[in-house]
Amino acid sequence: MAYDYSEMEKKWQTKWSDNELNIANRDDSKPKFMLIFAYPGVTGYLHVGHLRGYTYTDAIGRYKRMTGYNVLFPVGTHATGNGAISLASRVSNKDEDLIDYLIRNGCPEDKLEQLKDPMGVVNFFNDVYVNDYWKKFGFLADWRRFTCTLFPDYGKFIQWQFKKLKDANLLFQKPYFAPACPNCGPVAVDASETDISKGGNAETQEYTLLKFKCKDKYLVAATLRPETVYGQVCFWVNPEVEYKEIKKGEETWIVSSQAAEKLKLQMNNIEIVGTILGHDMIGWMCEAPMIHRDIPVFPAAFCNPAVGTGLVTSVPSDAPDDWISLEAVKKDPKMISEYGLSQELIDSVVPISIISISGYGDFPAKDMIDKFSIKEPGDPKLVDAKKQVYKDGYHMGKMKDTCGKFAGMRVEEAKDKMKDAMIAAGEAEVFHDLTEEVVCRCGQPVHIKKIDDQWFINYGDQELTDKTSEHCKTMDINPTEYYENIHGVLNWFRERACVRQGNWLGTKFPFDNKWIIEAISDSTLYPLYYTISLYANEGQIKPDNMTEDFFDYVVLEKGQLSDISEKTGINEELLEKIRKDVQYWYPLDINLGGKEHMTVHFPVFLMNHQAILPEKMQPRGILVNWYITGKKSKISKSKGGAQPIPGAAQKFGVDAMRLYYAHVASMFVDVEWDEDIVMTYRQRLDRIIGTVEDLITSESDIPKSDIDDWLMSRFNTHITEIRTAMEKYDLRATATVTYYEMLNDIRWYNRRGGKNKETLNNALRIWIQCMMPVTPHVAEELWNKAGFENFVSASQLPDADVISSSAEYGEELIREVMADVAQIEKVANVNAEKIVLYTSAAWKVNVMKFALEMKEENKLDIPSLTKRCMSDENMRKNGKAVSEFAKKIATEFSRSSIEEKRPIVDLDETALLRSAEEFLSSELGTPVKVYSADESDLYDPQNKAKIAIPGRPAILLE
RNA sequence: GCGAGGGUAGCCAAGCCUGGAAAAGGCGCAGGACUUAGGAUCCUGUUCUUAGUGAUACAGGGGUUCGAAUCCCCUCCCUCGCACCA
Repeated sequence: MAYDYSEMEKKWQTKWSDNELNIANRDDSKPKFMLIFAYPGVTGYLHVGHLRGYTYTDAIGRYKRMTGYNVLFPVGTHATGNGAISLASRVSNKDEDLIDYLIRNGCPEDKLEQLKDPMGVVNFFNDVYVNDYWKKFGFLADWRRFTCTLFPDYGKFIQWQFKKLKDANLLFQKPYFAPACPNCGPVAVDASETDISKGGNAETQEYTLLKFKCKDKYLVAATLRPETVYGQVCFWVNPEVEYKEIKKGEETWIVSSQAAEKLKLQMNNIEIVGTILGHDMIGWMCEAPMIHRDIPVFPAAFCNPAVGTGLVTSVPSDAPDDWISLEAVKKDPKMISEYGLSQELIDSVVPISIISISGYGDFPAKDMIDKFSIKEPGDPKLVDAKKQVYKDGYHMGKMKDTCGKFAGMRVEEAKDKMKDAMIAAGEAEVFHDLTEEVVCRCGQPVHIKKIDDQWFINYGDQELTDKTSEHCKTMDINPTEYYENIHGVLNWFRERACVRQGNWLGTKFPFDNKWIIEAISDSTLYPLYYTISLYANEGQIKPDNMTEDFFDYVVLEKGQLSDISEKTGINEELLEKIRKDVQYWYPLDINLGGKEHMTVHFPVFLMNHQAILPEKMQPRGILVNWYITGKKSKISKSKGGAQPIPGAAQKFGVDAMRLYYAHVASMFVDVEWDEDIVMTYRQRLDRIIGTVEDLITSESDIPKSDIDDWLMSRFNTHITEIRTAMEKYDLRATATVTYYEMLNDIRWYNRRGGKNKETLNNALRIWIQCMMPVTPHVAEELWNKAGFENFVSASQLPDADVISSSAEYGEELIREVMADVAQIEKVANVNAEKIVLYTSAAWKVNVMKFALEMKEENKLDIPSLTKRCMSDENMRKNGKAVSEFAKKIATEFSRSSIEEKRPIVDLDETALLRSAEEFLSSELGTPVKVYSADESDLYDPQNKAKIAIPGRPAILLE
């Protein structure tokens, strides 16, 4: 049967909302539970993968409601940055790809006009996220509290946060190197090319400037690999290029003219004083830094004056360009004829092996030249060859014995050490450059400019790190691997630039308006703001009211009420209300986020809380969820590889998707998105709905019997299982119990002829409640159909009632008997016309009883049990059989728990199986007769009765 | 390389922290039932062997233990992160 899920969803979402189930208000009579998912960046349409974590959050929130908590689940969005600006500008420019993407995801054409404005973009997607995703997925979030990082009131909160950071001495300034246009100032270099017209993929690289003394001047080379200086054998100059001589303090440097311009931006007192042709420098000898050897200057055409300084030190062992150029130079007759160099000098230049990399020989550069079959300088394949050698060298390389005191170090470590050593010795300086040409929108070239007064947050602060680390030990952080690992992450975290300039949306830095707080720094303390945003959204407080005093009072409880009221213009009553709200809801119980947050968001979230808020407001839990990945890793939001979320919801039904997320795998593994799998969850829901509907409409009602006890016991066991699983937020285990085990139990109950109205009603009630967190719409629909009161979403899950292990065990036994019969029929290939079951002789039960008693006293072993049995006169008659059996039981019982074995002993197997004779006969399609082995006149032609043991009736097929 | 996670049946995936029964559940596959307005449903089976038994598995190797998928060591393979990007 096909159900109209989307109608069901709409119906209940409306009713929940009409009845304000999602609203969370302070209620001092109830314990609170506050949870969020890390809000998403407003960067376009989301995909089905994102809903995984969001769904967990809602499901956990719903479970918490059902177990007595007053739950606050607020949502918001993060729009700081230039994403919206860029999207708007692309819409304005009628970027076809983008417009196509928008339309395909359901953007109405008449909205495109709105999207030409950045804030229009933000508002548009805020609306999409809330209304098309979260509400449609049935989330019970308190929408009144929705906030976005670009809302003015949010900005006031962030400014307050930064004031507190400053008070805590965690803000400081130091120089920083940023891309800038000479006309427009700092610009954002990113792939969307918002500020720039060319070079969006450029990255900032740190070069080390190496100074080669040459009489009274310095040749200055820029290198990315200062660790290779021990391999320097010559120096490259492009003979065709005209270089500049610049005055840098007392020194005279030679660099390309482009480099001279860039250096002016990054260093003080740079002045161009002259020019010199590359050709004229060939044959010079210069002193290489660190190794202090004189090396010759050779010509090389690959020296690009636009890259670095246009001068290059040559390390042929590890630089493919150098290797191939050196080979070329050695064969070039012009070296002697034109430059007048001696053959001896040329021959003396040989590569020095300096770095060992596993998988490479002495000269990694040579290996790559061969691998890429590069024959001459200028081969375009050199770019890749270089990349490969650099990467492998950096990550896997070790310095060889030729590298002086750096021998044996990993390259990663040696790199900084050697750079620092040369800087300290005055032989090197740092220089920043972009990896490719970047041009500003205004047409000017963009270069790296030194910013002297960049602000940082000092996450490296040891005291803060230690405090945070210590607090983490008390937190509920899942998975446990992350709980253990977070200390390392916190330690690794250093200072971080927290403001930027240029074309960015965000909150102004409170201490200097020219700065805008950057995107990570303004989203660390924000969960706290959800306790306040309500009042701003409702207009009860205005951004102007939200001063430092205001937040100090409501959050930190600083100041006198009357005084603060006067200063902020907020009446005392409201101030108190807000303060109490904040104190009631905070701390945050769960912050749930994708695994990408483990190294950035979560640490700063924790550290900001620690830096600003008192101990009682520190977060209590972090939950990390892994991803839904694309089949060929292509469900990224920008590529449009995935189906839009509303389409998927329509196709599968929201609850089927929620169940899929909850059950397909643990939270802590990546899952490949597979529509067929989602469909199987839809079918499972169909089946459950069908089953429940049948039960509801069924007219029959027969008196209770053992099977009713069994069903109630099972369901109470399941309640316990679910409560235990949810302690760890294990939705998967919860879903297995609810959607598989409980359904199976209902089926078995039916099969066993159970039809008692009251039992079924009780069971249904529990079952539907268990469904509520994961599949709320279906649960609500069934709850309603079953005639239960109010909403299941507002109901309370009962505590587990009576659990009868003997009732549960009895049914297990019946199932085992059926399985055994089937097994024998199959193996023996017989079609029985008559089945006889023999239950164990009573003395065997007694042996087990003894064993159990002895186990309880912790005295169980083979000799004692045997002795104990032999002290019983009746048993002694059976001497040999008893001792053998006792031996077996002693071993078996010592390996299992008392709880496991007790039902075997307690159960009256004969009575149970007799009562099931009719059932077994009909199920097996063969008449079944039950005897006890102790009966005197039993039918036992094959002498089977004696092999029966408790828990394992003997079986005869005829 | 450093850091983290992982390698369980045809596939996905529990179990591993807290060692104690071929190993949940799902998918797929096979047989049967019921039906063919369905991406159906129900039952049974799905390592080998076998009157319900027994044997053997948890990347590979070694160790601890009465007993290991689970704890320890080594090796191989896979995935992710390595920063200013949210």
